[in-house]
Amino acid sequence: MSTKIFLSHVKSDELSAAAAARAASASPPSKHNHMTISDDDLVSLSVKELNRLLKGLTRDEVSKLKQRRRTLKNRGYAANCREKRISQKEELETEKDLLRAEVNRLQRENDIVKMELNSLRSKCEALEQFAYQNDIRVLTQPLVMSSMRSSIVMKTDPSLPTSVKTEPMLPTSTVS
Amino acid sequence: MSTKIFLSHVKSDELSAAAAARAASASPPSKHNHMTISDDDLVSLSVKELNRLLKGLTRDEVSKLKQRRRTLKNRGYAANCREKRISQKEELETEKDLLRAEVNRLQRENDIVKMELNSLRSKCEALEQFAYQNDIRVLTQPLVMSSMRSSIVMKTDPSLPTSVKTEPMLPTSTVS
DNA sequence: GTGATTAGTGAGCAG
DNA sequence: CTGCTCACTAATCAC
Repeated sequence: MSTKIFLSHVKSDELSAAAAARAASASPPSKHNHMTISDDDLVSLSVKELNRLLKGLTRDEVSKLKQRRRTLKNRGYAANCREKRISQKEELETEKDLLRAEVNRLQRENDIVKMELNSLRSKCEALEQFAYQNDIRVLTQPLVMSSMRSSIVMKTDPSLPTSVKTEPMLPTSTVS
Repeated sequence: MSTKIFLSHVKSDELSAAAAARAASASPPSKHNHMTISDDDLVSLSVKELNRLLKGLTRDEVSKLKQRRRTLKNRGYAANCREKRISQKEELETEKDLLRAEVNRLQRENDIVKMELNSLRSKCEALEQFAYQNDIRVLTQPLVMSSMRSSIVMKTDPSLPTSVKTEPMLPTSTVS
């Protein structure tokens, strides 16, 4: 039974109606504050301030004005709700992007470390192969933690090659 | 200027009005199909089927019925829209969870591989240290790709220890 | 009473 | 015309 039309882009019908009525009756605006409150004022005023302005008004007028205030408030709440909804969605997408970037970063890091591991494995195997082919017997203790350094125990005849110290000893390698 | 009230839980006002009128006039329902279409039928019928039922109706009645159809359709569209919105949100959250799980998986894998790398590094250093302390000079070729195996080149006097082949050669190590 | 949320509504756009 | 989305509204709920 509502005679109120949907107010898309029609910010204040009652305000316009009141303004028209005021213009028609030619009465000064100061006689009554009768419906001359703008939407912005109506929503921003506190209840006490509003009541002060509503002293000499009909019960029905007050009720209508309160309802208009409520409607205007609701309009703002709905806008808030919509804004919150889209910001939450954007937040989700941002978090998703960050996680995706983190996945890529870890993936790359993983690939690099695995390559290093393979290289080092090859190097280690080569050293062991060299030792095997030359009957050098080496025993490394079990490696438990990465921080624990393995030690080497000579198990073979101590009379090993101890001569020709001519070149830098360590293998040339791209790893480490 | 719309006299239509908001139809929350009042599924069909015109239908009810038509039914009331039909009961009051005591005319058989077969005389006119006058507004006896249910909401469900009205939305589901195709335009052609609907037009067939609208043959003997006033221009205004047809217009009203079409508008009611449009409104009912809109109601469904709005429901769709909301459902779609929440399903999209759920989809985002699911994707986020999957990515988070992937991050954790990669993190763990990374830690493991790094530990392996450190262990192997220690082992390798120990082997090199052993070689250095015993004046065994070994040269491994640069390692470029993980699939490329390093080869070993003897750079020292070939007269190396080639005796005492008594025990298994390879070092005992937890790292493969 | 205030604020948030939901379903229904018309406006308005795209296909 | 169909379907979708937006802003607005009333209803409803929680505090």
